[in-house]
Amino acid sequence: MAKKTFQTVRGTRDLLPKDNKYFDFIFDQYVSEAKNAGFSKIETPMFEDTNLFVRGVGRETDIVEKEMYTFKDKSGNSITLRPEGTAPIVRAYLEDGMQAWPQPVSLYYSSPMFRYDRPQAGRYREFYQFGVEVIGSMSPLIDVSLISMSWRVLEKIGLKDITLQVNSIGCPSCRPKYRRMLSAYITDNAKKLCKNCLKRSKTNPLRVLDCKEKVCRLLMEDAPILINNLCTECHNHFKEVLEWLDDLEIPYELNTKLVRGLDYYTKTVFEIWTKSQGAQNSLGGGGRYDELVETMGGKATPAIGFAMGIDRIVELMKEQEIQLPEERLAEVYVVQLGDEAKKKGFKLLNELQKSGIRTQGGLDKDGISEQLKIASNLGAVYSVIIGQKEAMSGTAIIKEMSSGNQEVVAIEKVVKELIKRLKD
RNA sequence: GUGGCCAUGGUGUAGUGGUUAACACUAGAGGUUGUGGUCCUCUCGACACGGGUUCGAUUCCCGUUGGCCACCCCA
Repeated sequence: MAKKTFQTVRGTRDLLPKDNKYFDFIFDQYVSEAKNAGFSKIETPMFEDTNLFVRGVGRETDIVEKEMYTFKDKSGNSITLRPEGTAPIVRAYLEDGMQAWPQPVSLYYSSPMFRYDRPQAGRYREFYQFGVEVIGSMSPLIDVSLISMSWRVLEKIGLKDITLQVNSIGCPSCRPKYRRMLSAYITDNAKKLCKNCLKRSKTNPLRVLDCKEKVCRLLMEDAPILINNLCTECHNHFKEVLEWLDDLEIPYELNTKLVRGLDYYTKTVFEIWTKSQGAQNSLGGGGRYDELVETMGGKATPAIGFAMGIDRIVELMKEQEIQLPEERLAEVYVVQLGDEAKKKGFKLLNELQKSGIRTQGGLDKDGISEQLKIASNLGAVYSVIIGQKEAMSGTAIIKEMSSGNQEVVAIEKVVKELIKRLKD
């Protein structure tokens, strides 16, 4: 690094093999859960028409107002790197005729997202989400399944000190009424609010609910509560969700102040928090968006989804020192000594790999000590040693690394023998 | 977007207005041209970038870039 070279741009990073071990592990957990529940995979483009997000996520949201990577392409179209996964999938639902599929349509994705935000630990400009969407059902049971799925995996991974926050934020027939009540309450107490909340009490009073300032929190203790003012439909829906969560013994916390930052949410919303300080505390979240399909130009279609922040889950796993299942880089290592042995060793290496055995070999090394040392470091269970003598007589030595025991076998029987031994 | 802290090999750390810039891990070579995990020896490898102050800057100052923390927001 004598001269100035290049570096990743702010807020992005390389995911090295040691990181990908974690990423893959988490993705695998979620994907297998999703597949078990009948979900199938969708992949949408990394960038879309800017208006898709303006309309879908909401013009007044932080994401749209200040966090989007938006640029004009060479034909002058406004393009945006996707900041979230739901709007594109609803677009695909409509564009690709999924209304004609058996409903509901259950999809999952795992993709990078892009938001222009000030980077911090656990907050990147390119970050990875695993998410699911179920479009075409208004059953509370779907809400419960998704909450359960998002939670279950984190539990299975073994994360500690995480909590599940659940709330309902109503629908267009009850939220406006509540919003007016809340506004009135806030206006009456405007003097006691923090500056920030004073501003947003006009544009989005619901956000005052989850302000972290002490004065606001105190004030909000006595504010009208959203779930006490739901319409009958929303009330019954939420009641059923909570009853099922109890029934399935999913340890949720009813958080009447949970509000999400995207405009499209209705009824059930949830988030998973970590108590560990420092890092960003939300590992993921989701909720219903029963109006979005219609907003995007389709017919009224209820839907729900969630997204998990993989980067943050990885960081929490590392912080809590959760071990990944051991993965051997090689089960077998082929040691060769001399030209003739190298030829035979290379052939054997290929055959072993073809038979589905993880095999490496010291193809560019010469010393036996050196090669066995590498075999050791890789965690190989067996080494196969082929020297001049063995090459001449058509044999090979199979050495069990843990005991050091070794046995001479005819070279053509090595593959079969190792398959047999590795099975035990 | 606002404010604060920080920046030495691949990693984790030491240190200085004039030094061969130190140590551990890792990596490479050897001790051992047919037997690994220990041990020993050697080697590669760094003062983020640009400007200023100074006889002299890795060290002090400013800027840039990047990281971290708080706000904000979320994943």
